[in-house]
Amino acid sequence: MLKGKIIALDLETNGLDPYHGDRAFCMGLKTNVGEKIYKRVTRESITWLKRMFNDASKTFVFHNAKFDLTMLMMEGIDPFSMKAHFDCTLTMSKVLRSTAQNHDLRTLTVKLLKRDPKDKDDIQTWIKQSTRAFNKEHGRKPGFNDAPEEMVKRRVLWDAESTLMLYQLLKPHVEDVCPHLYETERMLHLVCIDMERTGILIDITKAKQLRDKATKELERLQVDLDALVCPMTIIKKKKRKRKGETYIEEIPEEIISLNPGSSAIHLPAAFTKMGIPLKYRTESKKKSKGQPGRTGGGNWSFDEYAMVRYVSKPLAGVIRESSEEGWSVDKYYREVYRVLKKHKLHKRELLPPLILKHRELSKMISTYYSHLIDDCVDVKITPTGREIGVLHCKFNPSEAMTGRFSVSKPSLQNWPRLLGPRQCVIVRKGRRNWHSDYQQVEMKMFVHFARDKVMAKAISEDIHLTVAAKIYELPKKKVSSEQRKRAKGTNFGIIYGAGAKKIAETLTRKGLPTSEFEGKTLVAGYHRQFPSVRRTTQGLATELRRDGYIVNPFGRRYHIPSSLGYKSLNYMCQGTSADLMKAAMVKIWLWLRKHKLRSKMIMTIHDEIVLEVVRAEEKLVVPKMKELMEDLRSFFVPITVDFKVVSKRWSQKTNPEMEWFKKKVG
DNA sequence: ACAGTTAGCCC
DNA sequence: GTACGGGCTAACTGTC
Repeated sequence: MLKGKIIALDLETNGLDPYHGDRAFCMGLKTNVGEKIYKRVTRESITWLKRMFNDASKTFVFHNAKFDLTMLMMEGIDPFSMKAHFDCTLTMSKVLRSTAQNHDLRTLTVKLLKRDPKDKDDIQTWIKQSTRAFNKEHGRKPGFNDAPEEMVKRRVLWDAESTLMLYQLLKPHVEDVCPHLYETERMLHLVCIDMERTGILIDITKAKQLRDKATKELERLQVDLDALVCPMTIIKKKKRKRKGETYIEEIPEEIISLNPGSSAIHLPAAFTKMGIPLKYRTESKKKSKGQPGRTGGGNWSFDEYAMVRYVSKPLAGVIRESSEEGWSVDKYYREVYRVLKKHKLHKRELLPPLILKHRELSKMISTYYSHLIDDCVDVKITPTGREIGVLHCKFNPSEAMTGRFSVSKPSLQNWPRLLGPRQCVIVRKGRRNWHSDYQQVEMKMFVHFARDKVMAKAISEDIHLTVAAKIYELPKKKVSSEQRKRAKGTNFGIIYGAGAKKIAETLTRKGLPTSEFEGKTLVAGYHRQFPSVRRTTQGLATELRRDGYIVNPFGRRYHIPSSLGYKSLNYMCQGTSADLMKAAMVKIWLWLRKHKLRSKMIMTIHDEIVLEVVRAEEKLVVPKMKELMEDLRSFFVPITVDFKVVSKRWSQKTNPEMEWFKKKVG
């Protein structure tokens, strides 16, 4: 046994995905009394670790506890019943400075500890240098466990030592600044390990059916497109060098099949050939991760908004309606051809709608169906002959700068609400999935910060209608649906820090033409009616100028460069609702464990928590879920949740109609 | 192999 | 005088 009470532990693994076979192969430990141990992962070393994990006087420190604990779980160590305490330096760094771009061990160590990263980097250098030779000999790329052991040992010990040093540096700050927030984030490691382990049940047979159907439809689209534009000449550009001078050579090429995904080469050629003059260009985009500045832009644009402007009105209507209502491909096809015929449109008008549908279908296949089919594990055949499997997504509790969750490999949070993929998520036997979402939670946070009484009253009714009535100075009954939509756009625009111009532009893009002047009118009316909003924004700006950061009610700090001060309000609204939900997740998870219930938390989508509840536990779990989520009395407006229930497929989410639910939850 | 760009889905 | 927020993934494209 190690003598030190504080033990930094790092693992080296042969990959990052424990649910597809990646495993730890060695460990490095460094303690507060100077012990420094390197071990291979073996039965003996795991038993040795297990003993210390059961010692309540010890603290294990990780950099990303979720990862290392998951890997250890795969070796037979139960992270949920360990007696030792654990801490996580990654989490510490994130709660102290959510908005930093990078919290990885190397960056923090170099920046905060000024430590030479050579021992960490050597292994990557080795991999880069030996990839070719290794691949030739073994037929695969080298991983960390193929590197010389001396090198691996130096790296894992460097990691453990750095982790311990970061712990000693950051722990006092965390205790000082936001101990409760840190505790929530710390517990969230266990919640996520558990959610990832549980996974989502997938109907693979269904996914295959939907994929095959989409593939057939894709082929039909391809035939139509090729008949329309091919053969066609495209121009490929290649940089050439001659006599020290570089020049661009344009090589014409005859193609017989259009690639609708090639927006730089094929699409401009196709439009030109069909006699549609190119008109619209892409806008430059903001850089990601809160970086100032813009990037890209200026190329020919073929997104949906451009496409609806390339076709005549009736056809544009078909495109819009289809994407708003989630039409089937058959219906879309029928309508496109019907409208074309009815209005005697030129056949060139087929090009944009066919490309759009092609894009949608190939996205469905490659982003959604193929993962559902390929990434599932524990695949089984049900008695009825269906293939089902489990999908273990990765939950990242603090990947986003604001404190929001993200999900990856694959992401569960961006599945289309109207189209196929959600049909493939099914419920385990004897259970139902209860989705409970915070109603209008970001709006509520906004009202909380603004402390606006009119909005507070309206938030439990129809906030967008109320705001529309105020802006347009009309009785609610006289507000048109377009006015309400514009008010809604303004509400979100204000929270996102938009100006009048951008609000008008966004509304227009969404199919609700709005002039810049009207945008200005909207925003002016908004501030006239709700002066509290400007006060709130200015208050945050003052705080930011004074401290260099702003801090949300849970103690999370946002360091925002003054040039990006307009983001303050959004970070506060988004981040506070994220922290609210995280606190609820931990409370629910702990409660389920304390009462040894079999119901499981399986996912979260920003303002929504999903539990897979055993039927016999429903009357106990569902009301408690509501109670724990709504137990937040310190806000200016009541925080409430709404339930939906799923008994078979995620796509069939309904309002709960059970008597006990109406009586107990209401 | 890698980075930049576009596109499209979610809250 | 100013500005829509936060994510993930895939495909294409040109450069190293």
